[in-house]
Amino acid sequence: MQYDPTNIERKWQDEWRKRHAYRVENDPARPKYYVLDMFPYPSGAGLHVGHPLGYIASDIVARYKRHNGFNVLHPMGYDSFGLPAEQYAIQTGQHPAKTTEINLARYREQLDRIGFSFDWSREVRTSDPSFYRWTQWIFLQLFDSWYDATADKARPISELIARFEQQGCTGQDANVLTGDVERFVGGFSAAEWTAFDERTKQMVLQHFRLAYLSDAWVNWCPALGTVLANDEVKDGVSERGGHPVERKRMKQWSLRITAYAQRLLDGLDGLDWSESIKEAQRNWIGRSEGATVRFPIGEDFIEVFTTRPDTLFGVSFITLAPEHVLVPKFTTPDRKAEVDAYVNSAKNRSERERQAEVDKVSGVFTGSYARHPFTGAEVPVWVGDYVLAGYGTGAVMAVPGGDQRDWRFAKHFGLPIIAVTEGADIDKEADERKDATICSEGFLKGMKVPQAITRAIQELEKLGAGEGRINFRLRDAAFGRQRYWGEPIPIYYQDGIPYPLPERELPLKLPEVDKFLPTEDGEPPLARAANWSYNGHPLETTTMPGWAGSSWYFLRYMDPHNAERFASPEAIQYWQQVDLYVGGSEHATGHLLYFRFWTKFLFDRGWITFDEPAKKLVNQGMIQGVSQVIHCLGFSMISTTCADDNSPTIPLRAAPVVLVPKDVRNRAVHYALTDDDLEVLGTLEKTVTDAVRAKFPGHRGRLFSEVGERGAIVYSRNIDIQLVDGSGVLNVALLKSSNKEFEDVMLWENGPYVCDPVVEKMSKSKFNVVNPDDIIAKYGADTLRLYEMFLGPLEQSKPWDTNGIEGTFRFLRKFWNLFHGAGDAFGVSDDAPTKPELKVLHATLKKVTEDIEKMSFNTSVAQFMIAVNELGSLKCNKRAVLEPMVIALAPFAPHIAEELWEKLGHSSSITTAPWPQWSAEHLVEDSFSYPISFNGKTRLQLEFPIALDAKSVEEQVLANPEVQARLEGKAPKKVIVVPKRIVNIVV
RNA sequence: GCCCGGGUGGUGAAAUGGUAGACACGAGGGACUUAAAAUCCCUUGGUCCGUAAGGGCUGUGCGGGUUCGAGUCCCGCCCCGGGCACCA
Repeated sequence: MQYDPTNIERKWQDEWRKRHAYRVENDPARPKYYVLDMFPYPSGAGLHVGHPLGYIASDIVARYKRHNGFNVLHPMGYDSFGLPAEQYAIQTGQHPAKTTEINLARYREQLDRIGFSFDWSREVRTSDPSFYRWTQWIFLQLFDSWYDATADKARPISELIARFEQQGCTGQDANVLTGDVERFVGGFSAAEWTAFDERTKQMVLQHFRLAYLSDAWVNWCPALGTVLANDEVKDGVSERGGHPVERKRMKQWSLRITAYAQRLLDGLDGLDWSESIKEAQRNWIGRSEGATVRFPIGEDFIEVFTTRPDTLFGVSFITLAPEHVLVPKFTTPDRKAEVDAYVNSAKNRSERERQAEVDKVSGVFTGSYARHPFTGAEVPVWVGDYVLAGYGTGAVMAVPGGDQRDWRFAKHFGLPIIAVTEGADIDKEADERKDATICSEGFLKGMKVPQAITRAIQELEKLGAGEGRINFRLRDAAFGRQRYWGEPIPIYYQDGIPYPLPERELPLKLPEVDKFLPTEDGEPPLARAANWSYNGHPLETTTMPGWAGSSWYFLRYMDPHNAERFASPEAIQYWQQVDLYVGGSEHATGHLLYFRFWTKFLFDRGWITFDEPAKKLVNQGMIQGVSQVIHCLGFSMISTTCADDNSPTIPLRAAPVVLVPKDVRNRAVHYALTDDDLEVLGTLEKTVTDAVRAKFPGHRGRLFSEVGERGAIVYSRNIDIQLVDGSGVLNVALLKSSNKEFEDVMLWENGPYVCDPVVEKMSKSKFNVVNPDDIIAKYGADTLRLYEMFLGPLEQSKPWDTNGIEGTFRFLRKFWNLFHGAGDAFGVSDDAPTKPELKVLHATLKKVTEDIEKMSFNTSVAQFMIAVNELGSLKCNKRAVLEPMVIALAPFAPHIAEELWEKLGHSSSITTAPWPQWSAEHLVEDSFSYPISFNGKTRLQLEFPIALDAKSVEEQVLANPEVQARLEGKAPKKVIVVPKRIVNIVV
């Protein structure tokens, strides 16, 4: 009987569905294991072969853990709110819920065909009101919380109010209570607090809430019409779509993730995550230790942050960010015009312009002078855009002798440069060494940098001019999106003050709107909804960002249908953290950070019992596509200069395109066409002209080509990989019929045209997508699963190459054939297995068991291949060998395993079979062939009984005539015996 | 610039400091077949010697070091991938 994956897989997928084979219940009697995949955003393009890579890996672990007696939670769902569905809705007018529904059905169909063991009864969708009701609820908890830096945890806002009522709030408190300290400098007494009106109270509280509304500098993306979080902006353009992003000051919902900066940093140490992800998060959080220093200026002062207080005696000026609130105040009247002009031009520049002009120095003097806290010297105050408003205090003390950026600014404007360290050549550049000795005059002179830092901070604190401080690069996360397709923020406004919607009003469902666009006066789409209000009070019109739902979804899987809570305490208590989380590393500073943040927050407020979401994280690599590129020579124009004025003007595209090999393309681009090239071109030109005339009979013009020194139009284009065979040869006829641009395409030279392969991200727009459905139709899901795992280490990115898949398919067929006799009938023998057969079996069990634990799946697949080849040559069809082999293969190739398991006479599913244990006794060999090295080189191969200890091996080796012949009677200096490895004789 | 990874045949890749290249693809050769497909077998890092059986040398980005022995450990470079970045 032939191995027929199509029927076997259909049969078992139906069977699993009917039996609810992977449904899981909370079962406190059994140990749990939680394997989670990052749920997909269901895009319109469907799955390509790269998507299931991580899901296959996690499915193998889930199935393996089940065989080992664990109660495994292995769910799947959809991150179904997001920008693409909304963009599509804007273009087509279709409701995003509808397109999402269609995409989702397609995803499900594709996923089902791969044979995953997901418990679909626990499916979640972030866009489902029964889910986002709890996302909104968590938002309300954030709104209802403040961060107590003393207790180092979030607490209910009512406790803060109680505290204000009792003791008010002092300037000291401003540092204790993690709030928006910069904007909340003043304190108040208990009596003052009580006397505040409702509005003032609420305004004060905004400075402490973990979800708060404030005027903030945000990343505004005009093309997308929304605000973006920092991790959604890369190189000054939006991560999605690549649209320019500007800085804009807006009233904006934010989450106070900065309160958790230190804990997010510390928590990394205990996690079994890859070093690169942890490092990315550490960079993103960006902790730096230093000090704040206050420079008095009149009655006021300028506060700066520095990591190098040891260089204080080298300060020669102060620079404020253009957006700094004190700039207008410190600008002297005579400088006002110039400063205003500078500040305005700085504001109007986009982020990208600003980043592009990093090496341009610009700035302006305010006219004011501050006083140095140690020396009392006058320090000029400048404005410069190399200082960022959002970091530290938005002001720096400039030490040109110790900081290259200050140095360049000083050089440019001719400001004094003071040497701060010994051995520095300050005429050339600043000395940024952190092991130098301080040489500037003052009490720090002669000290090493670290020592001087400590001393300087002590001195600052003594004078009350500053204090030690830790700063983080991490910013609060912009949480509102001026978009339709997201969770509505459950807030209403009374007298312009935000109030939480009562819990009983949740979910606050997305309203129907006529269009998914902003209103005419620039309000978000929700403002279009009729009656978007609560008890007559207007509701918030922005929605939550894409990462809201994914920040807590792992908890919902534990108890997905609970209508009373996001998950019951029992379910949370049982399932706890995710044991294994699998997903892409591109979420390092986005999702994975918010995921940890929300978990810590829910822990603080007592809703869950752990403060990290996932113990172990594995990042699968990206499977890249191999694009096929053709190189085209386009003719620049058709001359219409001919006698007949009525001749048609033929557009550029009417001239046929000529496909050229890559080297000709390069020659043409670099203007080095040979005489031969030009000759070919001349002939082509004539042919092309004829072709154009044939097409436009009335036309008598001539093709006008410009090539070589005069500039050819040469370009490359990705073409659909379907048009190319396995060795890269283009099917020209198919190309002609598939694309109008190439309907008249001609070749530079006769013979097959070989495309130029380029490895890049797999994407629909690059025509390099490989659909898993096609692979499954040809080879079956089991082959796909095995092949994806065999391709290489899970964490590595690699290009997809369908050519290699034959090998894994052959393996499965050979495996199948072991169970089927010569007449193709199923038949296994009940005879006792032989020693070599048992050795193959146990070696495989050992390797596969160890490899799954290490998530090294490519090597376990290789082991299976070795085993099946060896068992094949041993003609082994023994039940005692094949049955454990089937179980071991089941996590990788569940369909064929299930089928063979049934044929072996089992009535229950293979998932219930206990994992076969290997035992060392079967791996012991009778003898071992030792390589004998002399001085680590020349080798002899000798056979010795394996049971011998090192000493006896040594004796036998030396007694061996061949060895003695090599030694020529001399005694060896040393003999090294590594049992089962090698014998090395040092002569 | 700073911080993480990584560099092994034609390709994807294996290798607790112990016979480098397992396994697979591709390629070459052979068997079966009228033929093709499918299947099976052999060879396959480079190089040299030998009619052959077989053997020698060399080889894991480059240069050093530790060691009886280094792809693996240490030092110094080069290159590739990723993260952060006028972050004070």
